[in-house]
Amino acid sequence: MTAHHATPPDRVTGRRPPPNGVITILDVARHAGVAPSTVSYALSGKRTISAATRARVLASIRTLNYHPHAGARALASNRANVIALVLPLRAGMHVPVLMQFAVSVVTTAREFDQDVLLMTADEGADGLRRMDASALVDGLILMDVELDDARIPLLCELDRPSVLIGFPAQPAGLTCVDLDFYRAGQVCVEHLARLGHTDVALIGAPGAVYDRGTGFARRTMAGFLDMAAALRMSAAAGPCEQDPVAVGARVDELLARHPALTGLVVHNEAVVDPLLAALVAHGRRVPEQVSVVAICPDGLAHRATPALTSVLIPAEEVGTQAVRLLMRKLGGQPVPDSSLLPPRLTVRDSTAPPPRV
Amino acid sequence: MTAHHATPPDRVTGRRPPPNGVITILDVARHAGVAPSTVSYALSGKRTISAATRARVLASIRTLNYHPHAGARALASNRANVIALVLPLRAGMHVPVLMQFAVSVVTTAREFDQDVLLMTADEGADGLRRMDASALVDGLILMDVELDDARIPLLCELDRPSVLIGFPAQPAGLTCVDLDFYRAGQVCVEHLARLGHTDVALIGAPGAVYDRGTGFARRTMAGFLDMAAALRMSAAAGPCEQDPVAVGARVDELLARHPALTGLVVHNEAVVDPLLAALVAHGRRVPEQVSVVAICPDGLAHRATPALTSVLIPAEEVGTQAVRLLMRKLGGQPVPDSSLLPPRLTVRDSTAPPPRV
DNA sequence: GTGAGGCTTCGAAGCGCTTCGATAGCGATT
DNA sequence: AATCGCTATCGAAGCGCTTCGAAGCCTCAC
Repeated sequence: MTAHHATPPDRVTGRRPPPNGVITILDVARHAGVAPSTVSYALSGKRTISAATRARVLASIRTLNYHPHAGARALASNRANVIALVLPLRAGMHVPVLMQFAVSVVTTAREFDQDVLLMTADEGADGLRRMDASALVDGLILMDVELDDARIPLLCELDRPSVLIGFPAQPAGLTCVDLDFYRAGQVCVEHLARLGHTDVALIGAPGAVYDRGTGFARRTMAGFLDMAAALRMSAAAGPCEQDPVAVGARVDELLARHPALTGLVVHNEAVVDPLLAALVAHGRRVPEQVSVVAICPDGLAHRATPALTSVLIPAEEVGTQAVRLLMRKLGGQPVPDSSLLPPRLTVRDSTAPPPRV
Repeated sequence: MTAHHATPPDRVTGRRPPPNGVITILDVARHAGVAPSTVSYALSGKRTISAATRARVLASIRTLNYHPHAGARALASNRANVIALVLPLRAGMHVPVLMQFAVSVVTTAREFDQDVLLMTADEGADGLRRMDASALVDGLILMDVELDDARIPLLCELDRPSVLIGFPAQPAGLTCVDLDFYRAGQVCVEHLARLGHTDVALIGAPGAVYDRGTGFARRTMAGFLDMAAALRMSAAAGPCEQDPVAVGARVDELLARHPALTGLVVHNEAVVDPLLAALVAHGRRVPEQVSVVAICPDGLAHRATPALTSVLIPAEEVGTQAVRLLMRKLGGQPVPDSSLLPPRLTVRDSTAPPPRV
């Protein structure tokens, strides 16, 4: 089916209007009256081309609506201009946040003229190896990294650079980006402490998330507990399942065991609304009797009743940063091993000083 | 940087163990003692190769861990083995459902040996044109299609086949897949009617979704209203915003205006839990006093209290189907214009006969 | 015994692009 | 006037793969 002998260019007019369907760099070169290599250099900037020529070439490109053939480019240059986004879909992850990462990655990648290939993790190691060997992608971004992630040793074998969103237990030698969840846990406690609370609890992600060693969940809890201890507060922390009934039970238990509890930190998007409902059901008003701080996207915190004081997950920034780092690596530039984004707490209507006893 | 004169193969041993890093079809050919074209045919099956030779070739491929260079393949064969998934991210869409589509598309695509390129819609028409011209992808799957989608005319200009998830107003000449939402609306009403309900209401998607003419929202409403009319039921239908307060208000209004209301259909994932909460707040028990049918993912319906009778959105099937259709089109086989998947209603604990007056 | 016809396999061309070395032009320098 | 050193451009090779035509080798029938 390949046009082995494509219709030769019309030697009379010097060009063929819509040749055979595909406009090649040769068409552009002819149209602009230069050599193909000149077009290439005008486009890539890897050699200097006079302003006049460049302009002429670009004009021809526009008139002909030329787009370089991705495969040919990849073959000749050893660069596919595509990056892989590896997205494991595990239980308990808040999908909208993952999607925010993904969108941010795609958008930023486009700014670097890269496209994004979506991989789910079920292909596993073979998938990664295939990406590597087939030269389909230049680099990888892995999301939702676990503390002891099975993909990591493999990643090191590959020739392609990669960036992780999330932190494994041993981040040495890897490039990782994420919100500083440890600090986020601390910040929430600090905020409550500053308001005068002394008895606080963390309502965490579903148990499965901790069990499989997801870094962000554990780190938040550690930050929470460490800061509470440092400030000599009474603190409880534990996972919480997603369904409203479980949330209700957890609240029951918490209030029963800690009668003096006045501050709550929630790190579980799916549980935010049910939690507020459960507090109402127990007759605890927010923030008059219980203060609530959430770690969740702004939209959720904003929409809740009352609007929640929260630390947001800077999904957009994380995605952008991941792509930037990957591009630097691809360019052979040095990058920091880890980029922990500082948490920012926004005060809204769900936190206040604890009630006077 | 290209190895213009790669180290020549060792003429003594006849091969070079890990040549320069990349294993090519030539390495495989040498290892198996055949011509490169034979390897190619053994792999593609486009010409018959004797079983013995094929086995030898496949063995060499495995030992050398050979993966064809995607770019080279695309260049030579005019097929990239990549499909684009175009994902607009509009307000009011339920992200988890979109993600289910996406995952299903990726998984199914892999079964056809295709990879998936993720595009967001903000690139718009230029993005589509670029995909087309650069030959980066062989075909497109567009999600979340509007009734009067701006991308459609453009799509027709492209050389690449495409499949839509969702139905535009004029699906003629296009290949579309979706749940039959019109029928879904009908089925919900039928179920309520069969239980004896005569006064029902639909709680729909956020207003923005209707305003921009999203097919599935409107079709559900039409099916709902048409069937209710056919069965001579009293019916109300309207959009509903996402925040709990708006949901409460909507319930207030509905109950005030329709005192005899006993059946509710919800077609808005984000609103399911708040709606149930609002009904509880109004002292209406489900299903004793009000029956509720949801159109939403099974997980959500299942987790709710009480578990909701629901029509699920067969995201996985839709994604799979979309890929299958696209592959058929790529293979030049005929495909049906539209594939409407029939809704299936699962009865759970949220519907019962209406209370006796 | 020899030509026809089937299977297999080989060799070479070409896909569209990038890149390297070479060349042409031209003012500045000896 | 011949040379140097630029800069701007050209030409050709080659990236790894697919595909087409051709060739080798059998078997079988006449």
